[in-house]
Amino acid sequence: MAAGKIDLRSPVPAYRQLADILHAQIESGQLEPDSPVPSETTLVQRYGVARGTVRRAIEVLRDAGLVVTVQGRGTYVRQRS
Amino acid sequence: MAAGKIDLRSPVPAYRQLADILHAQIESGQLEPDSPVPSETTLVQRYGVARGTVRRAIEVLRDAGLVVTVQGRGTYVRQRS
DNA sequence: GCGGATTTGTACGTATGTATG
DNA sequence: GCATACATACGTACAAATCCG
Repeated sequence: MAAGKIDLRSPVPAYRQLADILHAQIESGQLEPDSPVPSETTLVQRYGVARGTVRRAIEVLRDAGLVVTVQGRGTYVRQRS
Repeated sequence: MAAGKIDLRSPVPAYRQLADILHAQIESGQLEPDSPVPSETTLVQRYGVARGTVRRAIEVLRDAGLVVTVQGRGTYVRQRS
């Protein structure tokens, strides 16, 4: 899985790689329902990508219905249906 | 409607205003099905906003199923169902 | 098939605004 | 008021796909 590292030279876009990583963490329960996803700033530092890239990744998860974002608060893992 | 102008001081985001403008043009038939939406560069010049803003606006239309985008080709108005 | 022009895709960085706590 | 976190908007650079001569 190479979980945790992002390769900018990969044909898979960085935001996709990050979305996959977070997706896997949600699936595995490492990120629990109702708990917050790390803040954008934290993810920027942790994965060494720009904030825009982090936002794109989270957007993917949001579109997939996996997380919910609230301005000023954070992004949270959605309850499983 | 003030169709055609974008006000950066409005509480309505610029990308939303542009999406609404293009949406209206599609609805009115000014932009016909299967015909191309003006290129990002053209929209940048025409409305005086950044390319990122133009892309955000088109993304809204794409998510709404109003247009289809192909890399290297352009964005096209979808056939009405 | 090649090369250039055009157009969309990705990624970076920066600044400022808005909402929450 | 202040700190934190997300939202919007700008600009820049380069990659990838398409088109056309």
